[in-house]
Amino acid sequence: MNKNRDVAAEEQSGALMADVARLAGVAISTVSRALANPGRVNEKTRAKINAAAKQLGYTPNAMARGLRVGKSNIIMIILPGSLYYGVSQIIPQVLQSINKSLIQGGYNLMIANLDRDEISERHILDLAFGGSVRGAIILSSKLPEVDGRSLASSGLPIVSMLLDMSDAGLQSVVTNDREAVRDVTAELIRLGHRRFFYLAGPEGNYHDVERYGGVLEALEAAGLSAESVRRSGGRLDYQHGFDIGVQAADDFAGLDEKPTAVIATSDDMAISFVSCIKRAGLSIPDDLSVVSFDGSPVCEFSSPPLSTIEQPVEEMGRAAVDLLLDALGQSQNPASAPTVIRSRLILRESVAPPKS
Amino acid sequence: MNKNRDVAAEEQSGALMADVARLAGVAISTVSRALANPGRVNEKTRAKINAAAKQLGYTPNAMARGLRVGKSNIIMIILPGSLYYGVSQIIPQVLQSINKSLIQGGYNLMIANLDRDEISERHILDLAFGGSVRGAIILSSKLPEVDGRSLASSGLPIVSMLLDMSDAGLQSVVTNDREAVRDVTAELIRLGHRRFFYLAGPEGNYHDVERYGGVLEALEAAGLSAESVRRSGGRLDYQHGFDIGVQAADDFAGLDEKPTAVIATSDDMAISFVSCIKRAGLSIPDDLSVVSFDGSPVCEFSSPPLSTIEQPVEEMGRAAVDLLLDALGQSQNPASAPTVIRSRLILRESVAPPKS
DNA sequence: CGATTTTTGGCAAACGTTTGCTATAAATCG
DNA sequence: CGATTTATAGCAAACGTTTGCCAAAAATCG
Repeated sequence: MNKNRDVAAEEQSGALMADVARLAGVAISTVSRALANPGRVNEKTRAKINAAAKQLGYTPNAMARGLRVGKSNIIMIILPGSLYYGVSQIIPQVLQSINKSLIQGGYNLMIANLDRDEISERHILDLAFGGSVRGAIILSSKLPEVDGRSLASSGLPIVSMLLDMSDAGLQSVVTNDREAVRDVTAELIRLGHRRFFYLAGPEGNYHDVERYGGVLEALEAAGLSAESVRRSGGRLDYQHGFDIGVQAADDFAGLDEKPTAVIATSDDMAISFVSCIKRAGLSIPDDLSVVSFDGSPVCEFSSPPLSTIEQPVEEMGRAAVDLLLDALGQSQNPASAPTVIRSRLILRESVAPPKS
Repeated sequence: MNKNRDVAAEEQSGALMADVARLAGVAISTVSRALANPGRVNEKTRAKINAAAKQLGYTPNAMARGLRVGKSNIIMIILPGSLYYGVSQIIPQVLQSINKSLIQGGYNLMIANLDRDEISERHILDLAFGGSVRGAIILSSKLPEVDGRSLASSGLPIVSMLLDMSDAGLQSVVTNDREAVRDVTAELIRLGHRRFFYLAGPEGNYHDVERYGGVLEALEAAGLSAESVRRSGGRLDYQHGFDIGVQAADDFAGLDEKPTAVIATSDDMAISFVSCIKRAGLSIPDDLSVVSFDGSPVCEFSSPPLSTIEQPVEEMGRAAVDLLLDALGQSQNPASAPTVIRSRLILRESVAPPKS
């Protein structure tokens, strides 16, 4: 009883491999091999060691292992500045999906946030160059570069998620932004809509280029001119989606020929736009159909329920981790074509044929 | 030029302290001291070393340092299962606030998600017992415990955020759930409301206990009986807020004496409840005032704009990190009274005096 | 200017685990 | 049963950094 008390106290204070070795009556290296390379140790010896390790609650010291092996067991995720937007659950979904997959692969997830300042860039470069992380998943088009150190040249395996960065040499997992928006625009055209209002993200931003490109493709395929669509926005980033939507409602009010359908490139824009438009006396979808992008859960409870393109975040997260773990196992991986996982259009009451 | 090319190539491949020492013409230990204990090294020598380190783009290996010093520079955040809810931005806000503060203190943030399974509990315990992390911020009432290892007995400094876990010996940073709900209930009473409908989180959950307690306190202070409030919910967790709200709308329909004010304990519940109630023909706030908890940004764009109690997440995150860093500098810190940071009521159009 | 005190650089060992290599034991072959 | 092959345990060194200690140089004191 007293003896158990002593052992229990020892358990709680971080037993070393040396302690396991002593208890099992073998060398430290044999313990290491029994745990990491069981085929190299006799079954009887292994049983002794496993019992001792369990009794002591032995937990390997990852820093020691990482130092000796020369490889960390940490992956960093490089996030794009603000982690929170209006209603979007994309970042939490990304984190949850990636974390879960990494743990299954034996890795840990560390947060590296890429603000627009040197401190955050340096933080990321320290992690990369100091050997603290083994790879990265990046959700930003910018690769940190400060004081002659650049992430691109660090040799760290990197996978881009949400943005196609194949041109920059990164393997990428994306959704079919262009195609999804093209298809929903085609659906609006099929319903009879001929004039569109596009709520834009930042000009030149990957997502905006793809999504607006989808609109233009659908117009062309239907024999409509690019003049059929009016743009609002283009200056603010997606994290200011509510503001973009409010400004868009203003812009809409000033249009002579009113569009009958709105294509918002994020749920936030659509939600605030709809709120303002309804206050101005218009009715959705009677006067104006609205569709948006992201697939935030709250769209179902909007007034009226909002049609939206839902991004396959969980699946993309899993695919990004798979790509990264593959890259960790190989020396050099030229970026192949991006892995594309399709978004899904959820049609709800915000979309209807135009009145006239 | 060619010489610069060689040095540049060497820069990109992770220079060691030994390389800096060689270039500066000093011992490795002198480099270590110059960088970490500058007062111990002559200024002239220090300048040579700093120049060499800069030229080589030297980045310290944190695993080596952690192993030698016996202390990691990583803090884990223990999150409560699902990272995403309906409209809540609490988790991303928590992560952003804590990450920023930790980096300023020289620490890195690692994600540890506490699902309801052994895998995630074991993951957390491995991090704690293996020396991989130096401390933890926890957003869950449950402390991991598997195979004779428990987080509570690991000796790891832990700070609880959002939940008061002082009784379990953890320093805690919380908001004034009870008081905030009491005050908003008092405001509804002041407006003339006498019958209330409370949309509850999981029975016995810390937040629900506090928030419902606040309602009861306000009723008592106004001389109203506890019968003045009807509860809906109590079985589902907050991450199922939309479902709770939908069910509550059903429950509401079955009430003989209709309450005139709804106190929802999360924005999600309020949003879905309002959506369903409006479909049933009722009008907000004409027939029913609604107030909720969390302060999600989208409440401003709801129909009508939703009154909500906004949690001070950023400030709580900073306070949690401060408490934790303090705890890291001291050996034993009995939990004092929790740090309480006040929430803020944002009154919008969803609240008005009752009709009769 | 010699004695004493302070500053400074470097050696060597530490941290906890892994792995190449060798010696010995065990298994297999002829 | 001796010769050969295979399996296994253990020694020792490695990983990159830090820090105690000591010797020598520099600074200060009387």
